[in-house]
Amino acid sequence: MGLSNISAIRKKEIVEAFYNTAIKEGLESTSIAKIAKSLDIQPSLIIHYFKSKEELVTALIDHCLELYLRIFEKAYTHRRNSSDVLYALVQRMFSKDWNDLFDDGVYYSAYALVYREPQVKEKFNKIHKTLRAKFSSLLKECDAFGHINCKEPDQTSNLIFSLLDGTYYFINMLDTDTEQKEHLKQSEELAFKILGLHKNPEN
Amino acid sequence: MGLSNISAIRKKEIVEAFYNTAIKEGLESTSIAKIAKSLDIQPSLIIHYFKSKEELVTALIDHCLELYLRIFEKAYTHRRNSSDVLYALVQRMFSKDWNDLFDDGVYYSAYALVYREPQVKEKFNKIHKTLRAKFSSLLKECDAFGHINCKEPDQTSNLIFSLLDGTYYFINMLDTDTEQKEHLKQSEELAFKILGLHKNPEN
DNA sequence: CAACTTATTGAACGGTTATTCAATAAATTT
DNA sequence: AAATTTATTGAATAACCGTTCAATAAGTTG
Repeated sequence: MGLSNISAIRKKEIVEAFYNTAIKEGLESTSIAKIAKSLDIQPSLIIHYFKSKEELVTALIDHCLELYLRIFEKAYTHRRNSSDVLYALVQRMFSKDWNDLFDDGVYYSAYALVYREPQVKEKFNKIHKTLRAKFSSLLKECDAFGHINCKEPDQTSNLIFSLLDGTYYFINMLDTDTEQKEHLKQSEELAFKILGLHKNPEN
Repeated sequence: MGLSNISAIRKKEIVEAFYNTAIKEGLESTSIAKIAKSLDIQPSLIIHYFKSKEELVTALIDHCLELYLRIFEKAYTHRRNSSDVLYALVQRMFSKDWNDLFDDGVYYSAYALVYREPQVKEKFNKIHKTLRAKFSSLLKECDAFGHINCKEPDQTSNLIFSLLDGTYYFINMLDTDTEQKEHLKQSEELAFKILGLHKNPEN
């Protein structure tokens, strides 16, 4: 394998240190020096692996979005049939611990870059379209099996995701767990209603 | 009035310069020196009005949120009856030019602070609850007049707003106007459906 | 006009930023 | 074992950061 392996490991190490520091101190105020200190290495070593800060930030965004993607993909659980998958998925997406799987602070700082950096915009675009397309496929399958009635799966997918994103956007401003859960419950109900699914767990 | 007037004007001037520079260069990379330069004054003068950068950022967030609030309040137009107000409002909220009234780049950078700074969280919380409460009142009024059937106006208000916020979150990743408008149209349709309003303009 | 308060300037401060570079240590290849 | 490539260090750079302070200009009040 050679050193290219060590190189890859170090790179990942650095990006993860960046991510963890950014969670605590904020994305924009995390400097190369701070990342280096947290790894007990010299700042110049970071520059050796990432030619510039910009490149490092790009790597962080990729890391963030991959985490984001994986969380969704893990939620597509194995079940007897597609409607059970859909049911469990929606239930999970609108659950409180779903929110805790991910640090939204860093994520939204990255998202803000969408408005200034076309490449970041492209990355976010791609990930979100991927997620929505996958969900749409599931809806299509459920419809084909007659489990739900959904003739416009792309549109429905988009609506569910918009509802989801908007709900998390809001509940993170709320103080209490109770309040957050209440809002999630209302949104989940609407989601089930849109899909024409009854909320009586059968798993 | 005295100089307190000039002081207030200068302060506003500085915050607006901050905002405009942040739109172009990003919130976090807008320094006091840059703001000063854009106003053709000395950095120390800014410190004279705002004791620290932190105080300045707080003022910017207040400015941002006030703009945000005002955009909504302007959309509550005078109409013959409350259902016309509601109809026009929803139509406006989900329109393309609604999105252009506001710079979301700076806004989302500020929003990201919600996750680290309790005071910022509190500010966002307050504004959003205010908006949702006002919309809820309108729903209640419409229901009272029998224009719509809405027995849980608070919940309905929250759902419409979540749908709205989530929709804008997503469409700002999209490249074309056509795409954006299509998504807005779908979300608007769902909003009208939730409210039990028919989409046949009568204004 | 004199006394006083505020507005504004401009220089200076120590600290941090990203980045460069030469030197050395370690690992890999020949 | 020698040669070469890569990893890592540590010092140095210039630019910028927020902030302080004394000096001066301008405006307000007595």
